[in-house]
Amino acid sequence: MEKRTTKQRILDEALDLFATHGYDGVTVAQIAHAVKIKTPSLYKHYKSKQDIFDAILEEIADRYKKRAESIKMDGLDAGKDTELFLNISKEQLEAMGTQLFLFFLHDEFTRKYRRMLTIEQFRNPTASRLYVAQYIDSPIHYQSTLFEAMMERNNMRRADARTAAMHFYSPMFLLLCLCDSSPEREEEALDFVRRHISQFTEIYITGE
Amino acid sequence: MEKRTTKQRILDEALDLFATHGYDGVTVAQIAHAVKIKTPSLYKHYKSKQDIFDAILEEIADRYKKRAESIKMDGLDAGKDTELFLNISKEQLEAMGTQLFLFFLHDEFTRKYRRMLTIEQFRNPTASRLYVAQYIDSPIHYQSTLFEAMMERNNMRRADARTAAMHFYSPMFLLLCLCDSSPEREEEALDFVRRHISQFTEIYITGE
DNA sequence: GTCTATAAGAAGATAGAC
DNA sequence: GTCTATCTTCTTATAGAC
Repeated sequence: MEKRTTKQRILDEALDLFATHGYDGVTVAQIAHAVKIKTPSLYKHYKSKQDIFDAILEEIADRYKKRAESIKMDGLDAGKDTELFLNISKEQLEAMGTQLFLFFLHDEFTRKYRRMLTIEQFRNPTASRLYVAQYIDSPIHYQSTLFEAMMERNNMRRADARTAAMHFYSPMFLLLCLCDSSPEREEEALDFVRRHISQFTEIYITGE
Repeated sequence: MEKRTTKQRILDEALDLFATHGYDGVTVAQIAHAVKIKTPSLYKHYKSKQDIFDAILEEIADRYKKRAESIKMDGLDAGKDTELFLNISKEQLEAMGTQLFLFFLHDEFTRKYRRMLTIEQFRNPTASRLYVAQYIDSPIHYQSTLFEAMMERNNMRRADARTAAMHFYSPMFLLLCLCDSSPEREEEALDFVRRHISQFTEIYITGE
C-alpha cells in the first residue's frame, strides 16, 4: 500500500506545477500526467481544477494555523523563546538565524507554497491574505514580542520593538525573494544573512 | 489625433491585465476589448500574444537602462548624491525616503511593472533577471555606494556598507510587497517607513 | 488598420465500459 | 478508481472584404 493516496499525490503534483506556472499556466492534463493517471481520473478525486487549487490553499491555511497554535502552546508570550534569546551568544544567534533561513529556503513545501502564493496573490484574495499573514505579519509580530521582552530586561537597546523586528526580519525576506528568483545566488544570500545578523546584534544587542 | 498610438495602447492595456492575472490568465480578446478594437486587429500591430508580452518586457528593460544611465551621468560616484546626504537633516531624510517610497508605490507604470515581474519571475528568465536587478540588486548597490562614501567621511557609523544598505532598503522592499498585496494598508506601511528611517538614522548616522 | 467569418487546436469536463 | 471516447467551449491566429 502506498503511503500517499492518489488524492494527496494530485495535490502534491499540482502544487509543484502551480508554484512555477501559476493556476492559469497549468492544465489538468499536465497534473494528471505528473500523477501518472489519465485526465478523467482526476475528476473522481476533485470535481474541478479550481477544486484542486482550493484544496491546496486550504492545506496552506491549515499548516499555518497549526504552526501558529503550536507557537502559542509553547508559550512565546510566557517567555520561553525570550529566555532562549537572552542566554544566546552572538555566534549561536547567527547560526540560529542561518538555520531558520535555510529551512524556509530548502523545505520543499514551504518553498513551493511561497512561490504559489507569490504568483497568485494579485488575483486571489485568499492567496493574498495567506501571503501577507505568513511572510510579513506573522514573522514581524513574533520578532516584535521577542524584542519587546528583551528590551524590558535591558538585553537589547531600547527602541521601537516593531521597527527593530522589521530591521531583523526584512533582510531575510528580501534574500528569500532573491533566492526564490535566483536559486544560484544562495551562497551569496547566506553570506548576507550572516553579516546582517552579526551587524544587527552589534547594533541592537546590549550586554553581550 | 491621439497622443498614444494603438500600438502603445495595446501595450498599456495588456500590462494592466498581465499585472493582475499574469500572462496565461489573460486572453488576446480581453486585451482587444480593453483597447476597444476587435481581436484580429491586434495582429496588425503584434504578430502574437507572446510578442505583446515581449514588447512589455523590452519596455521595462529600456526604462531601467535609461534610469541606470542617468544615475551614472548625474555622477553618483562623483559624489553628487553623497553631498546631498551629508548635508541633510534627519527630517529631510525621512521626507525624502517617504517620497521615494510613495513614488514607487503610486507611479502607475512602476507599480504595474513590479506586479507583472513578480508574477512572471518563476517561468520567464528575462522577467526574473529584471525583477532581481530592479528591486534587489540595483537599490542595494546604489545605497552601498552612498553609505561607503558617508562612512569614509565619518558621517556614518563605520560598518559593512552593503549590510547597512540592506538594513536601509529591505524594510522598504518588504513594505512595497505588503502594499502591492494589500493596498488598503498603505497608511500603516507609510508609518512604518517613517519610523524605520528615523530609527535607522539614529543608529547609523553620526554627527547629526 | 479595422472589421466579419472562420479555421485549427487546446482545455475543462462528462459518459460510460471495465 | 481507472480507462477510452467524446462534448463543448474557449483561445490563438488567419483570410479576406472594406
